Amino acid sequence: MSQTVDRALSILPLLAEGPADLGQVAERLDVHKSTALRLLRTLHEHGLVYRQSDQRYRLGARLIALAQEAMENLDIREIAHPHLARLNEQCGHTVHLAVYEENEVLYIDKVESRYPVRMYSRIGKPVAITVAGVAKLLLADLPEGERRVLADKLEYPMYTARSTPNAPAFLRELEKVREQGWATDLGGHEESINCVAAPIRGADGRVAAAMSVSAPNVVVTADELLTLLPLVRRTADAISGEYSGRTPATPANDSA
Amino acid sequence: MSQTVDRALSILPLLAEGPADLGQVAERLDVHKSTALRLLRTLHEHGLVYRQSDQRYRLGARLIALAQEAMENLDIREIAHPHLARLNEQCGHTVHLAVYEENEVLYIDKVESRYPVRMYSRIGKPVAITVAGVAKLLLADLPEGERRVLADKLEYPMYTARSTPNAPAFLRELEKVREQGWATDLGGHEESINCVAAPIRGADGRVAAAMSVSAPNVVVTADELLTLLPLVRRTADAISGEYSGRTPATPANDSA
DNA sequence: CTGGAGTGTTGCAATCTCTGCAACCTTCAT
DNA sequence: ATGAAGGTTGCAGAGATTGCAACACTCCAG
Repeated sequence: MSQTVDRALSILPLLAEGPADLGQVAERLDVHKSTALRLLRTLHEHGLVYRQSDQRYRLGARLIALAQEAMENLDIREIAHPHLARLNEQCGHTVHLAVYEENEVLYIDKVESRYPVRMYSRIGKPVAITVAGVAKLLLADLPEGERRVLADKLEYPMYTARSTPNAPAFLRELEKVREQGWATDLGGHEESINCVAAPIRGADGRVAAAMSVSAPNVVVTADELLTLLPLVRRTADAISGEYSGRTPATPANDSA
Repeated sequence: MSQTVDRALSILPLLAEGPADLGQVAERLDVHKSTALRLLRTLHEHGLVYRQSDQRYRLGARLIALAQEAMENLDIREIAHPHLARLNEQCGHTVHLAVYEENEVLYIDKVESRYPVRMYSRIGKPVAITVAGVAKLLLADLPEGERRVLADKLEYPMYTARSTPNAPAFLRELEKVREQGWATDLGGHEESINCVAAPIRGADGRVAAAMSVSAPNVVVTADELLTLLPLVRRTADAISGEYSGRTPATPANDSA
């Protein structure tokens, strides 16, 4: 909508791939070098890009600091964290919190497993949207139309043999998840990792976030993990209650 | 340098303080509402701002994802991490990695203490620049002129009675740190927390990053913590060697 | 139900900013 | 020394951006 800003912002994902010099930036933006220079300068003044010693540009520190503040402002994260930590204490496994935003699902909090075998994931990292339990829950709650459009736009990488293969299968899965009110990912992302997920709802009843407990097969079987479902759902409901303002913000109670 | 982009980018720190509506943004930018709207729209298209259900704008998820990628591209972080983890295994305390960039010092990695008492800090958070051991090391390596200018510009909050009080004291401290090649923070940021820090140097001999081990008084006294200095320095040197390309990237060796 | 205040949104013309060019500078390698 | 490669600057024209004013929408009170 604003050409100049549009171009400037396009530089950011470009640099996210790795450092680049002026010429490369200009070429990929398809603008004159001098134009790219001035855009980079402006980004630089705001600390969003940094010029390293070899004169190449990369993303700057302020970007990281901004993202930091952005996360701290997501109040659902603050509310949820103590609950997630308590759940982790009870079951010992990795606990994740994720939100949906503009065609992406993002982990916004994580409590590490207490077992030595941990799974790879990182706060801020986009989630494997077609297979993760939290992603299914968040997408299942979208309005029908939006859900279909999104499902069509997605790609369906076959991480494993049990990954969701295509849009129709995904939509069926979402329908199921929608009805049962919880979701799983049994080896759909990594062969040996399973997870159980439950939705967190806001005051309007819409799914505002989703949480999950994940563990590798070597620690607990899928069946054993499923026995945690009630606990996970109770935790999610407790967060929902607090987030929607129904429960006073006092922690440690999960009844009405 | 570019007015439009400048204005657009100014919105980000503004939203970092908390969600704001169109009117508030326009007012703080000192532009017409329609202008602010179009800038916000452009930011929105790039996912840097998000419009929440109450129509107010806040920072968006893509910002978090970008920052994530930015950090992963800092190769010093990748190189250092296994060393930091090993150090943490050996001593059990919190280990930090920080870099300097444009008048700021930022934590870019952290390995949590294994003791129950942990300190508050977060990756991506700017460091208390006038007191932290890592900050002293990074600033001490700046060219004399730059160092003085920066020291003058800084503020010197008295977090505790032992915080660095003013620019002259800070410059003296930097001089000392520069000569001895390591630094400490003994209760300068939080009364009960001490840390020992060592520099990581690149191929050109300049300080490229700094690392530290921190622990609260209740776990180890300052004197005990200081006994870790040789270990911390050895770790830092090992990272330096690998980062500057002297040591082959094989981990687990810290001799020549 | 109606009126009005508060916000967000769009079309338009004037203007001011941004763009691309070309020349210049710096650095590095031959 | 000489040339090449990349970075930087001044300038005039082109075109994007701006602020305005009018319009849409929601919410609330009467």
